[in-house]
Amino acid sequence: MTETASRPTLEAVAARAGVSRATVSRVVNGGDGVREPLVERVRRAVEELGYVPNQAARSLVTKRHDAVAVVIAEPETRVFADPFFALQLRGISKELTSHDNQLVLLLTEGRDDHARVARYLAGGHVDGALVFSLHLDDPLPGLIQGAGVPTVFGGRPGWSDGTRDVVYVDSDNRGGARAAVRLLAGLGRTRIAHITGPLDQTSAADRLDGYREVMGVHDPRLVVESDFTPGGAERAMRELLDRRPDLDAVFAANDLAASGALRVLRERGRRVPEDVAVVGFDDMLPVAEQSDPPLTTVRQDIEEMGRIMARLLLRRLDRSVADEGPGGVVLPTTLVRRASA
Amino acid sequence: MTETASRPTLEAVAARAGVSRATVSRVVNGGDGVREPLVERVRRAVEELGYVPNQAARSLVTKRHDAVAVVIAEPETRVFADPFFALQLRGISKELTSHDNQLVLLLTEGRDDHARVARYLAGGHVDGALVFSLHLDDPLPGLIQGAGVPTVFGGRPGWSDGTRDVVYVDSDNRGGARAAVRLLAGLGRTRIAHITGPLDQTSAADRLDGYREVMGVHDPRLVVESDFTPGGAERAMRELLDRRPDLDAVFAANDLAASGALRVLRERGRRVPEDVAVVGFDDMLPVAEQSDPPLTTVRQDIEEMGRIMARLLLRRLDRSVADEGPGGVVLPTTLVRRASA
DNA sequence: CGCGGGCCGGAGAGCGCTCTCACCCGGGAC
DNA sequence: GTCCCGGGTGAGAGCGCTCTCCGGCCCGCG
Repeated sequence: MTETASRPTLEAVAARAGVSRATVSRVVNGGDGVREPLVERVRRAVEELGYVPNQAARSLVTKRHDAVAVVIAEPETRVFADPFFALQLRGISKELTSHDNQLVLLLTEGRDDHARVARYLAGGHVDGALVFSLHLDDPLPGLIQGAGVPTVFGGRPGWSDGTRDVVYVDSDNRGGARAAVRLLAGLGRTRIAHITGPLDQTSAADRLDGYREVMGVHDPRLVVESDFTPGGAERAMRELLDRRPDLDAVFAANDLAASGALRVLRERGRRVPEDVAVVGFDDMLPVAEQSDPPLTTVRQDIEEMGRIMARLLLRRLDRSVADEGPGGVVLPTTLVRRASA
Repeated sequence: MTETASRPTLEAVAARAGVSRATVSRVVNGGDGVREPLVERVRRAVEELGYVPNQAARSLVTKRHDAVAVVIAEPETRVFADPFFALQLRGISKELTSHDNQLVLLLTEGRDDHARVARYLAGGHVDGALVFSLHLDDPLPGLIQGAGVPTVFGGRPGWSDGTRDVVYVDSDNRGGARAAVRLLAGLGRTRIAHITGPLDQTSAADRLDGYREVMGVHDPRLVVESDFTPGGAERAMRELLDRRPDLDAVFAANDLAASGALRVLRERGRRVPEDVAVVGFDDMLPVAEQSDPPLTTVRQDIEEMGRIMARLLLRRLDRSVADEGPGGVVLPTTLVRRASA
């Protein structure tokens, strides 16, 4: 018996179970329409031989890959400084895994990679794509749409021509910002400053919008554009204090920025929250809980966001027809009260 | 001309170029042994039709997938709190991309997933695997070895039965720790404490070993086991101060822990570095640079580590025979002087 | 008791590619 | 001029699987 070391094929299982390839295939793929005793016999043969279907052969005929690409455009190193993508990935991974799909990770580093990614997606190696592209001017989403692969975006894509037939999942950035500013206003604060994120990202722009909606007409000196980093926020905070030394609250566009603001406030001798109340955004635990004082912030469930993106995509892939069409899913945020406001 | 929407095949290209499938195949795969004019004609046909090879069909015959799995065992949420894996992934991704390999990400969540991962790898869907498993008792590495897939480990696997035929890439944790402690000793500090990481991880254990090698015989009260988190380090630091109020230096097993220690030292009125000098490990920039005072620390190039892992694996996959056998690659660390020591 | 229908299982044709092998043709040696 | 050699090219056989038919068997009904 010259068993080769190579993996057993359907044929081998069929021979061992004394049935045809077709029957084994049926059993392996759910076993519908095969009588119980045969199912049992095939199952045992599969077990004994340690048979694992050859995905390549299967894909060749089904044109399905049970694989989804996750594209993370990473123009700046920053995106990796916070665990944002890690959490999304986790959510995505869980959802894909539970539906027996593989996750193919595509990290892009500047324009050169765009063509590569587009070609890969157009090449039909995966059934769909989950795309993170945070910047207004990013050509990647367009390229990907062109590739004709079912796609779900993470975060609202910032296209000037409106959200064309696009499916996306986003946090309720605007609503969260409104809640944050309302809290501060409710505490009697009237000179509420805002340290924004990079405004070419829709999340930052939406948070600013939320701030403005609650503030109504306000001193433009209360708003400084920053970049989601502690360092940037420190500079922004200093500028705010110079412009309006009487400010009594700060809404920072994310927790990292809030931590930078906190540092400057401490350095300038302002007490938090007595003199200046501070609210962040994200509820990034290591930052928000460990900061001094612990941060009041707007929580968004990032892992859940990833999970929902994956679920949405899988659903689109499943039903061959009758898509419920484009549209966005906006996930609610919740305000978490701690000591800073 | 009823062009279907489906993607063009080799056959179609061959027809258009007026050659056989075999010739097109040759051209697509490098074009050796095909005369120039024909190469040109085929190239043009490929271009015009937008032909992209079907990877499934190719894999079916070559038994190669040009895909590598990255397995990240994630028993704790902690691993995602720091950008460690993100950086490794980036390095890996760059290296794989430049060799036209895909990255299949497998995140595991507890024991249940182990079998799934093992089955996937054994299923021959990928050519090799890059595995991160940090814990001493983790059965995953064993399972993966059993799957018979070429594998490179990230970090020295902690097996009691010695490092059997295993290829791994690791930082010089022990050497880095030695350098850190020597620096402190060189500053005249004699009561140098150590806040360890979780000692079931080889990196933490190796750092402790390095500390011990330089310290020689020392007060065991100077060492407290912790968990790589700021919170854990705060508790550890308090305990150290209670045990040995006269300590004059702290070597923390990573930067996150150092930042926790710093906070407690400040709270207890110790000046850094005057009263207590502090050294961290990792040189995780947002933490190390932003901390107050900026952290003196041991740098390890995590992205490079990922790149080297990938390179090692690809090299093993390439040469069919004549592996240079098992063994570890240990990457050097460098001491970065800032203000805290 | 005979016939029709339904269900189960098998045969076989590909999916798109690679790779071996055989063939063809031109050029050099005899 | 014939033979041989070798580089280029084409023909064709699969790789391992799915899926459509099709045939056979059994059951129910007339």
